[in-house]
Amino acid sequence: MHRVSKESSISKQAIGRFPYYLKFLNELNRDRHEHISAAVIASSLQLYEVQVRKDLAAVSRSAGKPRLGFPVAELIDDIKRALRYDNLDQAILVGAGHLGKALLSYKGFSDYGLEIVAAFDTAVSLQGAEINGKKIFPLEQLNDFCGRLRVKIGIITVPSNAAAEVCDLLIASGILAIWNFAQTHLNVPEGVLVQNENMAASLALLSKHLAEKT
Amino acid sequence: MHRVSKESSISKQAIGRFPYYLKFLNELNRDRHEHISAAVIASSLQLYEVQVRKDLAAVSRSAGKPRLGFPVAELIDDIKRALRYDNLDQAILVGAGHLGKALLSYKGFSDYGLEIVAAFDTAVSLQGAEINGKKIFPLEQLNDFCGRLRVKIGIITVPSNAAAEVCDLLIASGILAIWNFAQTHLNVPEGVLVQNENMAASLALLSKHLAEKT
DNA sequence: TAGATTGTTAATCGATTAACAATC
DNA sequence: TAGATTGTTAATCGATTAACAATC
Repeated sequence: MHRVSKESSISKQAIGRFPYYLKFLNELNRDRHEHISAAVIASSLQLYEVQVRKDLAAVSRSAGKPRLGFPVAELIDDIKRALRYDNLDQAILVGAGHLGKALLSYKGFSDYGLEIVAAFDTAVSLQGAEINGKKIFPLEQLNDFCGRLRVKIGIITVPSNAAAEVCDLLIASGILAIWNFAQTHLNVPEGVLVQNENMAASLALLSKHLAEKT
Repeated sequence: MHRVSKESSISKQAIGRFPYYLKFLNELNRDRHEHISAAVIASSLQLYEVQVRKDLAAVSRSAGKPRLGFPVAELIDDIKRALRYDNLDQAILVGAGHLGKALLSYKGFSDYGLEIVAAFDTAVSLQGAEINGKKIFPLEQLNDFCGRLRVKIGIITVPSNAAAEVCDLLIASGILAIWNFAQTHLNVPEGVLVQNENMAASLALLSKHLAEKT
């Protein structure tokens, strides 16, 4: 039952499930539970046992023990490592509107390995202001800032008609991963990842469900 | 080439792509383009031609014409109908913190068929306030409010430790579809849809990409 | 007509689920 | 030991991609 965990073999879908595992395990840990079985996790999160077993097998370094299950604390570490929550990545945010401000204000990102270090906006009225300790700079300073601090993650929270332009600017500034909240397809060179937060799709799914129910 | 569009045959993945099609088509429409081919859409959005053809075939009522492609205006209508953007659903939001306020302030949801009609929060300091014309009520009034207005969509933007409780309250109030921004698995009865906005997963994917690049 | 473009059927791929063997 | 629980191999399912026939 010895295995080398092949982290790159974790599917995208599975990565979406791990944050839920982690939250559940953290609660167990707080309550001083020492071991947990895949069956219990599965029934709590309404998943199939096999899926949980497979997911856990993909990240856990020491295999689970028959009759006992997995040691909770160790599993937490393994998941955090797999999701890279243990190393903090710096990010900059472009567009300090309502959503941008909300993200700047959110204190929880450090738990997920993200630290927003600064924001950029074209609106003069916002420049120089600070939100949650993060300063807002003119957009012109983005390139220089990212270059000096070697920031590799950019968050786009500008109106969708400005997103493409901002994207180009981020690429030119050496950004390698973009978290895009604008409802626009972004064209990026190979090697750059765009992660779209596609809220329009979520809304369509909600609305569709409702239409079928009533 | 006659077909009845079977809307329920649209895959979840495809639903995620339609908002991007729609945005692109709206731009064409503004520029007075009358027809468009799947090939052009595909190359603009970096997708495969076949996929676009299949997606469009799933929603478009009148088939596209060889040599010409699809009529832009008609396609826009078909997509809007498929995504139910044409009928406005009412929603209430629970948790008027930073993110909740940002969503309340966003003017664009009506384009996606959603109207947030009110917000609820336990914080007395927020109650009675108005954001973007939407009033914030005490949480105790949620049940009555949803019952009277027959609201069927609930948005959860409370801290994750409060999410489960809020979810139960929403269910008890007759909510049938939940848009969940908290990083918590929600247990709901059959027939109720939970659409999770899983930002932790997005962050993990960004971070993972970065780790592999450097 | 020739060719661009469509829609569809079949093949492939990735992820989930089922069946089962291994083990503390 | 018996049985709970694990990890893995095979079957299924859903979505994408390839190949191709239909048509304006």
